[in-house]
Amino acid sequence: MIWYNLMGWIPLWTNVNERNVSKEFLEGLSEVQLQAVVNYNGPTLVIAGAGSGKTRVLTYRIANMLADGVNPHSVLSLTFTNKAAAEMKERIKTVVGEKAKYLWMGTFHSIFARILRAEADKLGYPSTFTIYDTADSRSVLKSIIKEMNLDEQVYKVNEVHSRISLAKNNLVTPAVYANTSSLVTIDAANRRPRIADIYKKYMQKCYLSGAMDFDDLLLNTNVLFRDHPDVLNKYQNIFKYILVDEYQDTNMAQYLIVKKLSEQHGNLCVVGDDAQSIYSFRGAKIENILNFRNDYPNYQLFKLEQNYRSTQTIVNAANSIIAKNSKQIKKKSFSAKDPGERIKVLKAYTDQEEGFLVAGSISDIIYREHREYLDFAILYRTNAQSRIFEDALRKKNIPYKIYGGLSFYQRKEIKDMVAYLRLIINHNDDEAFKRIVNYPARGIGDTTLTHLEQAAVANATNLWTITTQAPLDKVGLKGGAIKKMGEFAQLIQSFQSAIYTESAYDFALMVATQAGIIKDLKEDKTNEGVSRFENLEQLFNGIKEFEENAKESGEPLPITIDRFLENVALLTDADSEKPEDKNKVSLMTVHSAKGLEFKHIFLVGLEENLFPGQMSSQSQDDLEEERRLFYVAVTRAEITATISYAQSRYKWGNITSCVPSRFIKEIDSSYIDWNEDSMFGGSSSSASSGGNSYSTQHFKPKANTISAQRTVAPTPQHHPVSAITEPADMSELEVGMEVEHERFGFGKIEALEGSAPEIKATVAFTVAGTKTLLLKFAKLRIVKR
DNA sequence: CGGCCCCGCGTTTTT
DNA sequence: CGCGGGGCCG
Repeated sequence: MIWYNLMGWIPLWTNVNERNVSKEFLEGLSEVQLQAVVNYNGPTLVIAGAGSGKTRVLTYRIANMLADGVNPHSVLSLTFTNKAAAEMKERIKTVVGEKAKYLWMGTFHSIFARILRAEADKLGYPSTFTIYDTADSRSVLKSIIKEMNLDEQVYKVNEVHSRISLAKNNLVTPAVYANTSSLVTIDAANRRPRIADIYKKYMQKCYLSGAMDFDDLLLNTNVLFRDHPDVLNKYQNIFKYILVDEYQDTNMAQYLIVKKLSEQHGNLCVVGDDAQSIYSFRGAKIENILNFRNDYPNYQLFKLEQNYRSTQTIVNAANSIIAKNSKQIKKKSFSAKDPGERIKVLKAYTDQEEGFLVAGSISDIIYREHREYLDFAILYRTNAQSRIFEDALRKKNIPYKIYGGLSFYQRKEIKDMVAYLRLIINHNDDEAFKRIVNYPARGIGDTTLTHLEQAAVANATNLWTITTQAPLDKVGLKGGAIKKMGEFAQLIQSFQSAIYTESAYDFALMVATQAGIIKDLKEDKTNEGVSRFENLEQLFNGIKEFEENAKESGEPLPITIDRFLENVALLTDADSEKPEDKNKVSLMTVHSAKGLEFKHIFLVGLEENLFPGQMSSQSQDDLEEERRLFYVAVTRAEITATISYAQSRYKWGNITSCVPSRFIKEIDSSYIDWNEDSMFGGSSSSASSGGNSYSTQHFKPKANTISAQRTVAPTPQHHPVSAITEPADMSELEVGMEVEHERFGFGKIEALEGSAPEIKATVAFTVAGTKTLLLKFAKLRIVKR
């Protein structure tokens, strides 16, 4: 290992390549950041703790190279999201100017899709191959499982897909799969011995459709480099410098691509944080970063340990969490900021109250600290949790936005339109074919399609070839169906001559019009239909925008539709944030929060079987990943982090009781503030650490949130703790009894259901309204039998 | 062939 | 509880 040269002083003007280039941008970097920026030759590992200025180092490292005269065409920079790539490129541009646009900068998938298109003939693919998204892949698998007459309950599409994806990410071919005992054993144990066969058929079907799925983009790049040394050599020579962001999230296929490409020049720089590896469920190998030292023994190591984002308390608390993990690279993350506030823990009685507390807490901080909505994020483990917080925020008139959920490109109307374009560019694309053959409705039904599919399988070809080349009467179609299929094929073919002569926008508009898509959407006057039409308009705006961007970079005209289509499957709508969404509270999963930061973080649903998730408490490795996820969540916070949990919540329509997450106890208690009920005025001094007394003061009903339509509200009952009658024996309770709840006040039991210990009581409270309570928590005092 | 209803299922997901 | 897919019926 090479120790970097501690010059202590770096001239701001250097004479590399006899060019005087301003390097003022290097000012303001810390010593270790600076060293990681200027030493850009040789294998380099940058361990970048949360908030340590990782992106800054990466962008300045590249900017510095370019300032030294390195050709941008020879720099390959790989990220995991389009957004990260675009942002980085933009930042480099502000430092070194226009030449930044010649950098090879993008996601693994988009960069290698580009290379695969250029080299497609060597793998027997058309350069216009379709990229199948997850939905396409699943649809193909579904038809294969049906075709093989396998039990769809046993061969669940999702699970089969993830097995195949796992195999591809590890470069395991169908033949190898069948001979790999570790894989076969697991499948046998799950009574799914035929996954290897499905896998094989799946690959064939994709190939016959001229399609690659997401995993194929990486797998086939490996195949290309393995089987065509000349091609590998070509790209090895092109890429003199290779940089990889979020290296801890690379899988085997990505790891090997990077390793091979960097063999020639050896200038590989990987940046990452093993503590933030949270995608192993998608095949990411934390070992890639842990073992970098073994792959490149003469590597330089830079550890960015200072956290510039968060308070000391947050950083120290996060460290105390991650210390429980065994697999990690040693580093000590620290903050030089103020100690800051301790991490608050909010204990809620129900999931609804959790939402209520968090929303209340947000408006409280906004008022007290003069913050804006955009300073807040609510982070949860699963998307299903978002609803509660949406409701609570809406009631308080707090604007919010939700990340995740259905992406723009996954909407039906968008997929339909894109499928037309796909089929026109690549006739063999069976998934596109099936999607639109009867959209808009033209009387082609299941029967017809089944005949065609059977013929396609029997002849080892695709639907288009059968439709246009087979005698359709021999395939089993009747006169009417034959005619309709002929018309459909002709429609698709009629666009052929215009593909490369029309601009993308004009072409797409022509297709949408002539195929009857516009008419179909316009006829639907329902709100839903109108919104679908607007979405289609938005797609067209996107196409126009794409065209304008390409024009601006001086590409030859016309900018055609195939160019737009190339990457459409790789797009997510994460990059297109609407301006009106700027100042809003952000709601998202912890996974999607990675890389982001907020002044105030609310980390919710900290309960066993939710966070950590129930599937994760099985194995040590899974638990460690959940812990890293928790670490990622806490380190998003700049100023305060608040944790919340509920003692009962609705799961799939049923109330279930919840146990606080083990992760709360794992935080060093000196960084925790258990005084969970101080926020609405904070007169209370109760609730000692870990105690199970319920907080009451913060639940003062507000006129606009609780419908207090009854008569005079009784003054809230503040019993001294000792005066509370022992919780009534559940068996004593009966419908009609009047009871008192320490928080909700007086009420009458309207119904009892369920069996011990999960008995639920529906109680009509005088003030708080009707609530369904789990008796084991409710501590009801009987007032009148 | 298309629409409607009912049943089953329901971590995380940058690509 | 809320959605999506499959199956059945018109």
